[in-house]
Amino acid sequence: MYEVKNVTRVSSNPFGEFRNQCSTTLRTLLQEAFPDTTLPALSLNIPPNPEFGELSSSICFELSKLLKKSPLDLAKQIAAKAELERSSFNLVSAIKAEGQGYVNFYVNFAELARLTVESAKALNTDYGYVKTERPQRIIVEHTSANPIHPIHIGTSRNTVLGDTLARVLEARGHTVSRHYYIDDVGRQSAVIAYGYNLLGRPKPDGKPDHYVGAVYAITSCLLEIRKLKETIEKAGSAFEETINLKKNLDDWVAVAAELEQKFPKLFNALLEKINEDKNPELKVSQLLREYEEGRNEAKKLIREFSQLCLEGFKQTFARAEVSVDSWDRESNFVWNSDVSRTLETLKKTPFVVNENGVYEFDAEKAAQTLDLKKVFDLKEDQEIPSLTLGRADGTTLYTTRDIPYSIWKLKQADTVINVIGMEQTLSQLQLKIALCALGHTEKAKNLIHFSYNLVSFPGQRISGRRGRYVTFDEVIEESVARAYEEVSKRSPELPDEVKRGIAEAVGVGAVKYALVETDPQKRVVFTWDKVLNFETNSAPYIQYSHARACNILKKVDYKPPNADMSLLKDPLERDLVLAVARFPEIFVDAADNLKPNAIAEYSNALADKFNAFYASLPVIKAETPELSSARLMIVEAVRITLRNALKLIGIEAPERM
RNA sequence: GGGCCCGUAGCCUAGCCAGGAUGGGGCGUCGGCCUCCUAAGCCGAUGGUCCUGGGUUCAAAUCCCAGCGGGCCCGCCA
Repeated sequence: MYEVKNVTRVSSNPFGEFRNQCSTTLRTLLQEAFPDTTLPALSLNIPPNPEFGELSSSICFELSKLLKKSPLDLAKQIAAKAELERSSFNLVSAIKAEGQGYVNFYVNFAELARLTVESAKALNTDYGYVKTERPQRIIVEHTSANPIHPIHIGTSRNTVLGDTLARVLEARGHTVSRHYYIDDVGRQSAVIAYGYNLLGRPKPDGKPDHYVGAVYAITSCLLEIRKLKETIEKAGSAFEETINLKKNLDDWVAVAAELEQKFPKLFNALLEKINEDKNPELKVSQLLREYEEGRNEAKKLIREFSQLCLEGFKQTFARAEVSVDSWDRESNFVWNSDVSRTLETLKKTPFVVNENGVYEFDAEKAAQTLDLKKVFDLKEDQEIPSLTLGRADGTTLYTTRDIPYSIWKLKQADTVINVIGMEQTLSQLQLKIALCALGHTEKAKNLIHFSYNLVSFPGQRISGRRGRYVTFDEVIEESVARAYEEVSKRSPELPDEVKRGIAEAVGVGAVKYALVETDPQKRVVFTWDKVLNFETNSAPYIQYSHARACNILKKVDYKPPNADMSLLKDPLERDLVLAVARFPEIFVDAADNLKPNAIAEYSNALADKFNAFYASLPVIKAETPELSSARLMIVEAVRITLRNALKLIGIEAPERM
């Protein structure tokens, strides 16, 4: 990574160089001072205040127990020897014992600044993207929304998280393949195929996935009402459970009213057709069975509409600049008998029992027998619910189909990351245990469920079945429209085409940023305010900072000067350069620990520091030409870093706004 | 009933995995800053029982235990 006693001109990780120099120095000093002591692990932290230097060690607090001396005395003992060691490291300017016993390392700022700006300049589009020493083949499966309604704002969190993860891992040097699992086999597909067929398989008006979503919600709602009415009739009025059923029915009737208002023509057409049908439920199960069997009629029908929906998804992805390398059809795994073979093999294990004609996978027994609770970090006394493997009519179930699909993915990759909502935590666990039961324990360890929390609305829950959702498309549309207004206000002189281009980048960026900025484990409550935030802590804010940097460089027709970085004295300059220098460390942490939000957090913090710098220190009209040159170097490094950071979230950095 | 996740100012949020010095931001509110590189900006003020109670530790927002509150899951749905 770096060479001791040599001055590196370019580093993929400038702050990391400093960190290495500090820890090497510290280790040497400790070994010299306490040759007989086994040293605890060293870690260097960023102190709370620049007064205490740029890195700090609290090792003396631990040593004080072993050596029976006060931490401060130990720290002083170390610092006293420091002067000798330090001279061989160009980035360390001072080592001091401070506070109650901290050893603080002060950076040679001019050297670090020079290394940082030159590295950013030299590595340019690659600055910050520190390559891993152990590159892997990684599959990131994300979105995988059922092709039955448009991608709504809830699912879009999955899309943005998955896409960011893929970008980050790729930048880290892994070979990443983005997969989309098309769940076209389930009951939901049969429901909509049924409705679509009743309508005479029309060409959709408008965006195809939006049309499919309407047909699905209406069909599903009408079937639900029909089923509930029949159940209530059969149960008679005497039973208490009819109270719940009636409540449920009322709920669906309300949904029907909503849907009728939104799609009057479609609603009434479907209502009429479904009423003519003696037994819609039977038709739906028939369709489902025939599709799994691979009958031509059913195949043609279901593939036709699901393809329609996917075309809509592809349009959305194109606009959001999300790419997919492999579209995997679930039905293929049924038709090529992978699913049935897997099921047969699983049945031969001692963990599958037949209960009332259906096969159950006893995940608890498997986990105990194979000693898997430690492997998957579960409590020993935690009982894992069993998994039903198939329907009584012989058709398959989702998690069962996911087993051969997972094996297929794991064959092609060292690590498979499934971006799936946290509500599927249990089934993802059952899936992994099933893989182990099939003898794929090592593979199963490479399967990561990257879970994230739901997006909710202040009032009601998002529901595809009820047609209650705000689509990703309309959120982007609204955001872009708002950005266009804003650009027109600020830069009216620009040609309309340019304005539209900027608005697109800003509008789409704002939405993506809002979805990725929060810790995936936390719930996001959707509000237009949050998504359309164009101020501090938003993509537009970061983009704006980038545009300002570009503007300065453009004004002076920037050519990289050979600047004297020792002229930089202002704390604002220090903070800014240090932030740029730390980007590679932030990136590595985000990549290796799968923390997409860390990139968003960092981008905003860097923009903050740049804006503070921008507001109080003139660059072009700095006090001297030499200082101006040095500041220009910083501006260029910031421009590169902001652009590279945004790129990881899939957000464009326009040169003007 | 059991399991998983979350709980940090009026609201949103970082830090928690790998414990360290006065807990960072943002929104809001109040007050300032455009003859000077884009005010989508900057500066200042305001606001905190880090859910509660124990424990471990020289040191706890961070680790452990027990509660409380909210969400999700435990389906022949996905």
